[in-house]
Amino acid sequence: MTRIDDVARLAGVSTATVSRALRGLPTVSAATRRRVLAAAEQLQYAVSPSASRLAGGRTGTVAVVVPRITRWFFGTVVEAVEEFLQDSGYDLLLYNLGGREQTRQRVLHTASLHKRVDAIILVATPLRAADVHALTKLELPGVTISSGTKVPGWPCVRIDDVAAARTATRHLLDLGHTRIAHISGDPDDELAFTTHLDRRRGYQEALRAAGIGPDPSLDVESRFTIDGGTQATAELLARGEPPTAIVAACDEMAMGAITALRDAGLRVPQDVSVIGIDDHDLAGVLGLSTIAQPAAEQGLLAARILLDPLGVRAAAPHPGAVPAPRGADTDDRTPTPVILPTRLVVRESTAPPRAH
Amino acid sequence: MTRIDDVARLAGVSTATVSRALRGLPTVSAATRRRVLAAAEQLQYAVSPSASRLAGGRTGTVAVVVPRITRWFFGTVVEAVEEFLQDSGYDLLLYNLGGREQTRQRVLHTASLHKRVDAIILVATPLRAADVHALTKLELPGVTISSGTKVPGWPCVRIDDVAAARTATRHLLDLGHTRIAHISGDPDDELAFTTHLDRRRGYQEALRAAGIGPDPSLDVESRFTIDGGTQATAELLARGEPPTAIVAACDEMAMGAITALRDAGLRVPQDVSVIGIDDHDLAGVLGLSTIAQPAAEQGLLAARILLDPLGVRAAAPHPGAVPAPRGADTDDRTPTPVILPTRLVVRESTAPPRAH
DNA sequence: CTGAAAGCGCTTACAG
DNA sequence: CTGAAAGCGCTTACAG
Repeated sequence: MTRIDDVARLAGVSTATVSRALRGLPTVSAATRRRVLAAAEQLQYAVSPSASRLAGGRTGTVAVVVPRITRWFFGTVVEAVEEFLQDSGYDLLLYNLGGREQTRQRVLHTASLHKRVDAIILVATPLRAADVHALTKLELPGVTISSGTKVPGWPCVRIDDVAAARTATRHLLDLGHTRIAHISGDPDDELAFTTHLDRRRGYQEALRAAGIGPDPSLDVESRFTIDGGTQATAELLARGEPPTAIVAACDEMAMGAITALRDAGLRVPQDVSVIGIDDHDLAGVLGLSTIAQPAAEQGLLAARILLDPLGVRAAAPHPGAVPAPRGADTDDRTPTPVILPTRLVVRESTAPPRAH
Repeated sequence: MTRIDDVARLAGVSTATVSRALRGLPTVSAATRRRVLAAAEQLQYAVSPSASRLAGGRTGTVAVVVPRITRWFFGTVVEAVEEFLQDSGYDLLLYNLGGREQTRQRVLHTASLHKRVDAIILVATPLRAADVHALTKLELPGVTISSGTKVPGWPCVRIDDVAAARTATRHLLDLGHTRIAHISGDPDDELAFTTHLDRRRGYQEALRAAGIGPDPSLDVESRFTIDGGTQATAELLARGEPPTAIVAACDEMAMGAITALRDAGLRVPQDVSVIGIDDHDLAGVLGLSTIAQPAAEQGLLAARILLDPLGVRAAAPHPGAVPAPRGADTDDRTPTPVILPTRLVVRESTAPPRAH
């Protein structure tokens, strides 16, 4: 492969000048830059990332950590992040924790990330105190997405989960429901993942505001997945008289609920209304009413916050020219979370209760 | 950060020995290795990937290229690949092409990949002749997944798309359908993506084997997505008497078809049966009959083929110890594709036609 | 089994 | 605006 010396020789300049010209540094004359670019083009030169990183101390790489890339929210976030990083000349190193403790340890507790990436985007990854400590020690800039994940000093992009659940519940109240159940993620989870706790709070707040005391027998915990929704709903139905409506903590649980209701011979929404939170790709196909949250926007914004602390998005004149990421020491205080708006989307899964 | 010299000093050996011990090379005495590991542990040493890559010539990184990580098949494949790579000590660089031509160019036509990764996994990425040429010139080992993507010398993992569509169609024929429509991806796509062509062939073969000539007015092309399925079905219905059954080229198109049928006041399966291909996560929720294909297995197998050419899966005794990937020059001929089995899954979206 | 030394291919002060 | 030289932190023959 051609190296920087080859380009330097062909262009008749030093390797230092080639390096500067290719990275778009201002201290190169236009004529020289032209010659260097032409030579690089002619030789099909591409800088060696390893050498560049070792010499320059920056990796041009961002780690993106998600629980499960196959879930709607995380896939959508990663897609948006990837596009922004790609356009900014950054590489994206993907870590899909997938519930594997060993992977968690390797990603969060090894110095390996420190020398591997310039910055981290942590999506809805529950953190123990020790995890937070380890991440802080990395002294890398980072951004978290979702309320469940907080690292001191890192900006956070998220929605207002309490409000989202409140709106979902109020929609059912407005339709005339009073026996409203709630199915949600498992708080026995040893990890401090708070998203479903916030959503439960919103559900309860809306009920109380309507003068209805939350009924514990209508609040079932299960996993935050389709199967979790199915199981929670089955459990709910086993407890006796079914509710007339269900608030699911996410669309995937809502889909599971729909399945369980259908299997039990109950019609949605005639017998039971169901509302989720997310606006999953398939919510429309299922006719699912939901609270839409902007997943791609959260990813995009997180990436932007990470790379453009000054609002300046550097153009990448050549592969290898990369803007510096937000410095870890820019600000020691944890920034105020950026909260994106949610929106009620009414489809066919919610209707007035029959007695109404 | 601690460097290799720090470890060497603490362990009382040379940096060369530290390097060997940490990577698990056999030419180190047990006692020395113990001391080195203890020193590394004590200093929380992690090797610098940049330095290691520059000196060693290997990156310990695999590029995974997918069209859209948010689609079921690609997300599932990436998740499986990520787990295997992670366990093997490899980093995963994600490229989500997302229909962006600029990204295609950068990924496929820059030498940048060459110096950035040791190997490539290309998932269902349509390739022009120039793309194939560029990839071949990289002289990197690679594996493709899905029939639409072929690179000379690279193994391919896929299903038999013709057979899958044939089985789907035969299922409908067995139920007594004869007016069977087909909705599929767009062949006007300038890229040589053949998956939907193969599936159309299977559809036609099954009809012909049943003595039915394929009716072009029952074969509609659209995009390979939910919306594509909706549009194709709407178009189909606009053409006149509806079919009694639809074979969709993938589950996402089938879901779109179900939406369109519902919107047109037609019931599934009473008025129209629908079958897909994939066994998407949500196929069960929708009661969609389909031909299941093993997505995670294809990803896992591709990763394994790439990293374990000799069936030897090297353990990674320390982060940084990484088995050598399959050499590009191991075999100049293109290996026989590995074809994984598919399976008919009958749910509620298919039934005998009403007249039957 | 171990070490001294060269070298991987860049970037970055420093000097001009 | 440009160049000579040092240095980034490892791995790899080579020698013993």
